[in-house]
Amino acid sequence: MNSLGEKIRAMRESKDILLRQVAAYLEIDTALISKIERGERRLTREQVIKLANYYNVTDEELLTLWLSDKLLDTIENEPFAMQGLNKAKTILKTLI
Amino acid sequence: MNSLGEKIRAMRESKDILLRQVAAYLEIDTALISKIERGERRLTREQVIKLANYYNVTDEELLTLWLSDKLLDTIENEPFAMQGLNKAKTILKTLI
DNA sequence: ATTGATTTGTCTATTTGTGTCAAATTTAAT
DNA sequence: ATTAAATTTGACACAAATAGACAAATCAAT
Repeated sequence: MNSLGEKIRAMRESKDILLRQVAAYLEIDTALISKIERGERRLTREQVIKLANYYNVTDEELLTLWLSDKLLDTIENEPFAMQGLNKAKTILKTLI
Repeated sequence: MNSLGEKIRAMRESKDILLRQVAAYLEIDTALISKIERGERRLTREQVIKLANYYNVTDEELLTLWLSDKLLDTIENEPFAMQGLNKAKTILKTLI
């Protein structure tokens, strides 16, 4: 699962920005941002926030996708994925 | 968050089993199962399944707690935890 | 006080994650 | 068709996280 990669690729292409330029902004190798957009690698939390600024969207939007990707990663191929998600949600509610 | 640790401790104590015995069954050090029950360490997926058999409960029950603990771990201290959970759930539904 | 059970702290090995670099491939312009 | 830039791929390096062992300390019940 790779919602965030697709999102940042779409935003980059809609603004006609090169991978090279995003890479420079994040101070990482171009190869790495390429892999990230295609879901082969993941952004760090700090990079997500930098990209939200770069593309003028809220932290919330990108961090939510980023978290969701991580969660889906954790439960992928798990037979009780939905049960786990529901239990986590129930417990989270009690913590707020 | 440590639902599974609490659960397996409760089951062990209700049956008057020693940490030493559970450790032997799982073929790990007693110190490790002690840490696991107190939430300092995590079980592997295989160990969860072995324990479900050991305590005569379903895989589903323990794997759900195990997954939920992992998910809560991922989102702890995240401001958009609930949003991430909801998005993951929505996407998961589309995958089924 | 002694013994058995549990916990705590430290250390090690393995795995996973983040990154680079060079080479290969794709895309676009001439 | 040729070339040049952009992107992708694969191999490697380093760092951080994880699973585990072991020894010593603490706790509980005689």
